[in-house]
Amino acid sequence: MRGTGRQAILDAAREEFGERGYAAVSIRDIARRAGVSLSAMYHYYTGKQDLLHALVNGSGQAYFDSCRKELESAGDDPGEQLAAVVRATVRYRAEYRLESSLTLAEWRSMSEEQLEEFRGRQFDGTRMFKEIIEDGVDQGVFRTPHPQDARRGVIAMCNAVAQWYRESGEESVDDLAERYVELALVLVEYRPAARRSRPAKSSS
Amino acid sequence: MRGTGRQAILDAAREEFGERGYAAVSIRDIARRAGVSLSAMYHYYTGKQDLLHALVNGSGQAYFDSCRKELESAGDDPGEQLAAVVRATVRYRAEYRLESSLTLAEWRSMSEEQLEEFRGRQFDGTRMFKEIIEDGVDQGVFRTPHPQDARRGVIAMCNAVAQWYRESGEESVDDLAERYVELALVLVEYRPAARRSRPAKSSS
DNA sequence: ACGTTGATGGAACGATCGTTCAGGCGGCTA
DNA sequence: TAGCCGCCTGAACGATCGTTCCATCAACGT
Repeated sequence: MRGTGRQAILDAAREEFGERGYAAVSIRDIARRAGVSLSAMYHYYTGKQDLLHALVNGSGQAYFDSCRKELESAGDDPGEQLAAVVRATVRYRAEYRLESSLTLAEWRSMSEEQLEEFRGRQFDGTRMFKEIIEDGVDQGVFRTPHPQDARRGVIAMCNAVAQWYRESGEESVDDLAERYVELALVLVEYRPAARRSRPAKSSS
Repeated sequence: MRGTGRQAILDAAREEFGERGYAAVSIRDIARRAGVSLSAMYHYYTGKQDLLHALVNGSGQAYFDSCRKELESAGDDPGEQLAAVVRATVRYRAEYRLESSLTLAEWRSMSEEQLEEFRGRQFDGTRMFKEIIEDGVDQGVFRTPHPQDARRGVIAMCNAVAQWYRESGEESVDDLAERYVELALVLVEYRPAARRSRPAKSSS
């Protein structure tokens, strides 16, 4: 019902796939939820895989755009940069939680080309965190002795938001994101750059 | 082939379900991988759901046993206790990674009763972390201002191990677990109780 | 009035799904 | 030798899957 044609079908697919998983959902379920017939679906989309592709890719680009925007307003400090990507990631996982849990849990169902595209994006995503954290460690503002595990931890923490967050909650997404920024900075053992008021110790 | 009858089927089911997901796998796939016929499966298990149940519950109890054992050798200090459950969780996620990713990603496919059982275990699991962390905050040894988010972060971090860990790696599970213990203690901002050997500084 | 086009519905296709059924084989007891 | 039983097989069932095909209907340019 909601919306018309193309959009109603995509909405229905997002909810069905997100709630019950790609393989468990039949396209008849989606058509029924969207309030259209089977053939109407095939008029707009070439098949079941196409629906999955449209969902995953439709929101995927939005994430990187959001990251880039947040990073632009961050300075050179790795702490600010990590805060930026954590903020963008948590916001994305909360606001696109159905697409997120779909992408995170059901990449197995993707076709070859879709999977390649997904792997590429995932690689770009982890590389972003990786470079920022390595910069921070090199500059001595991130003191964690385990940069790789800390990176995995931060990413896992942010991704998990999609699993439990419900928009009905009284708290705003922004507050949530800021708390996760704090946690991420604690995890990498962020110590702001040397203050001028004291002589900096030589490193090791 | 590997093993005989019952065990071969369970091994095949673990690998198929773990790699491709419950709904995407047909019981014919499992029978083929196990090297037995369709009917042989139905001789040992009552159906597809029964296989899922056997996998999830077979390893589920092992986790809590492991937690209890680790906790017994931990003292009263919440830091030691958190270290114990993180150690047990990471070990479990690494050693039973197929069962883990199956349980974490495909609880949607469970039957009503299985789901109830699973929810109960999940609740017990998070409560364990919750109580330890709240104890630590009350006693002042965990300084995190966000106990609830820190708890979610620690759990997400540990659970994510199942997604990337491969046993082929040259590093031991024990080393991995100890690093994650360190990270968890950092995340809750663990500050050990005042030492006797030196006069404690007043905070701030 | 006619033809074209986009959107939609209904029926059906072949394939595959989970499950069941009737029986065969080998070893055990009697 | 006969009978039972744990273990296993091949064939088949009805249901549902993703997909295709064809008819219909409204809108619009000519």
